[in-house]
Amino acid sequence: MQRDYFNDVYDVVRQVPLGRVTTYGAIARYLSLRAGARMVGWAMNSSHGLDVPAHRVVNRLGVLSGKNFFGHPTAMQELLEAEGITVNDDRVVAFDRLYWDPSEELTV
DNA sequence: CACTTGACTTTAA
DNA sequence: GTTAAAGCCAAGT
Repeated sequence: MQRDYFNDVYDVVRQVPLGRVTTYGAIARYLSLRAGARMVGWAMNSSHGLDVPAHRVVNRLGVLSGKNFFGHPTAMQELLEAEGITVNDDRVVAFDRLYWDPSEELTV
């Protein structure tokens, strides 16, 4: 079995509570990915068609870095707003409040 | 087969 | 405080 950490990433993202968001670095750190956060984003690129709420994953600044990859630039924002998350200027409002850390909620 | 790019993050100047 | 460079690994060209 190859390092299917893509699958691990998907699993973690799926466990993100509705109305919450997480960061690539948090996932990467939770999975101990030495690759860093980039591979998480790359994994998301392959998550198209899966039940992976990639719209809940943003960069550490709370910016919708991947909105451009959702087919439509506003799709990601629409999805977040549909979950009760306020998005302004492509950034998650109160990101610190909505930030969800897997290592905190999933327990170490 | 080698180089470039990439949905990132952190440290340094 | 803002801007620049380095670091990580994989996939595409």
